[in-house]
Amino acid sequence: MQASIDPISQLTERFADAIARAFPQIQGVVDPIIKACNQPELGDFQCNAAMPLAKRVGMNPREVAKAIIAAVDATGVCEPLSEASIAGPGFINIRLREDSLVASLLALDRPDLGIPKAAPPQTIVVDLMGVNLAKQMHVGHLRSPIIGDAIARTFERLGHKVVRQNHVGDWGLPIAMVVARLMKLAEQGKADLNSLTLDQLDAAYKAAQFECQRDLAGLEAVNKYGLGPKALAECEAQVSGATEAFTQARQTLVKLQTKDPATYAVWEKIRDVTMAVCLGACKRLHVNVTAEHNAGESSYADELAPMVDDLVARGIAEPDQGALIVRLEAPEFGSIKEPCLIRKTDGGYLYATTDIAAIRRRVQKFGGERIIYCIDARQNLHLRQVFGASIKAGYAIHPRTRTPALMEHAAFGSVLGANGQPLKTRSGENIPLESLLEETVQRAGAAVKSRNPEMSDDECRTIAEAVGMAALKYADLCNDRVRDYMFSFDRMLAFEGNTGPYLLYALVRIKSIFRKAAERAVGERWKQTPPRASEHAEKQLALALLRYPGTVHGVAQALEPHRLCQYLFELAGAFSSFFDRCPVLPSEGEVRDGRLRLCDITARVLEDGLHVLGIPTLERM
RNA sequence: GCCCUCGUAGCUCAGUUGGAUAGAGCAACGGAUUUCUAAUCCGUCGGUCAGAGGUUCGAGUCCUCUCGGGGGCGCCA
Repeated sequence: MQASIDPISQLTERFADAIARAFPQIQGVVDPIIKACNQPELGDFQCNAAMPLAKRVGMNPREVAKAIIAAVDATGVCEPLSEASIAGPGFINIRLREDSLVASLLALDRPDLGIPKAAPPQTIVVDLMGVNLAKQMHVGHLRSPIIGDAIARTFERLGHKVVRQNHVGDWGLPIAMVVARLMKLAEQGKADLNSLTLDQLDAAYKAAQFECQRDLAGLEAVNKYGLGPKALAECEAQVSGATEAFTQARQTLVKLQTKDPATYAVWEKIRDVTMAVCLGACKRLHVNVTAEHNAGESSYADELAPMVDDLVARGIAEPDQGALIVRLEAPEFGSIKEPCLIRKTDGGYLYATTDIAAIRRRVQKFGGERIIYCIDARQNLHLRQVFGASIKAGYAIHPRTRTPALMEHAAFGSVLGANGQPLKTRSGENIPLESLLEETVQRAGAAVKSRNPEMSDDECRTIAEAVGMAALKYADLCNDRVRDYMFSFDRMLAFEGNTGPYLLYALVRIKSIFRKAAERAVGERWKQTPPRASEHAEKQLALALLRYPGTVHGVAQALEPHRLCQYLFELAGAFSSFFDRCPVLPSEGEVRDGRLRLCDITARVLEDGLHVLGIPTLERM
């Protein structure tokens, strides 16, 4: 029944049968290689199987194509094939029958839009955010949740069980340094722990980093080059001060680990302030990440020591120069030369240790069959090490399937400014997320207002918010995620072109048709009328609609949301051409109703697709 | 030094896993609106797919090398 929706699978079935009949000597099923025709004048689809087949059977490819055509049962699917259908070295051009196209559209026109629930559903864990406590959010935090949430939504749409994970950097010495500093400031009356803002925390974080930074290199230089007693004294004072702050931070870390009430309370405040900002940003971005997805490093802290003991006991980890490492040279662990370091000489654990514990939890406890890391491309080596170590440790072996979970790094590049350098303010600072979102919405508001001068401020604000977020997210999602992408307000909010607003606009125009239809009392007979696919623009729109299920599956397989963006842009383009060429409401009878039906399916696919991407939609703009 | 990644039109990017004459958007130019939102549509212009070999009926796509950009490489996270 699924085959009846998608012309490609329908044709694949018919042509595979034909090949089997025409060439019984060939073992197994031959893929007929059915593709959409890149030139609509030639046909709707093409079969490219004749060329590779010719080699296997030792025949001229055009003769092979002839034999396929003779054997294919085209009944009810495509127009009759003849020698004229064969082109070039052996391409077979296929033109769909109109009634078959309409039948496919009717099959697509269900609540699930041709995407039934996966059976059986998989459990898929998506790591889609990793903010750090006491650090202001900036542009660099944008891509992971936007892309990760789109991937997570894709799997949910396909009926899989998705577990989102926000791997918060909320533990370790850096955090202890902030806690120590804040406690000291509070003691001196220079900070009120009950009214902390993230800006204050960010400042404290930077100050603490600076304070604990021992200038040992400077001291060495002073001694080596004999720069004099004054320089020596300054350097020694700096180092001794830093050492004191450092020591204090270490003591604070110990207190944190033992959950000393006063220390832990300060840590909780820092966590609450940071998370409130983080989750607020997610909400505004229409990213489905809430407190329940929080899986901070602190939540693994107690698991690390026993886990490492286990690894040592089983010989997975081995000592090396005082530290503890896991070797990964074997092909089954990734053929990685650099070993994975899991315990420092001083006994401390590293982020790889926590990440291995995370995989163990995600596979063993959550039952994850597929673990997806939507993280910066720079973390590639680290993740490959962690994946390899988890496999070696057995932690990645799924308890039910007894095979390793599929662990993937959905890497993404940096956000660049117009100069091709990572996006920064003029003074070289990271751009705060808040101001980025504000400017986007403000610019969107100006665009909305200029088009609709009489619109109320209230409605304008609501629309600007949605248009802004759509523009921002679409701009990020529409490019191949692994590449760096160039950020530009002007381009993402452009009045024309491949943008979020363009897609929203296409949808709004369809909504408007139905509003007008209601005003003109058109009635609902169109719901029982088959969609039209006669005129060129109608047919192209119909063909575009039928590609939807395959596109969503492709996104899930490759973890590439930009395929859905590309598709939706083409769908919106097909609709815009249709809108231009085929008047809906001014038409009458079956034509009007068939076009209304086509509009309805288009609106639902557009809306569904945008929802899968996590982009908000509008009724008017 | 080793590893990862990218290189396609003036600019920003696609290219459905090897198929026909490589496509969009922007920019430039020319058209289209008494009709459902012109944030639109139609057309023109624009290419040594970084370069060189190789694999084969066929390469932007696969393999090798070179050049160039970005990133990473055990005691930070």
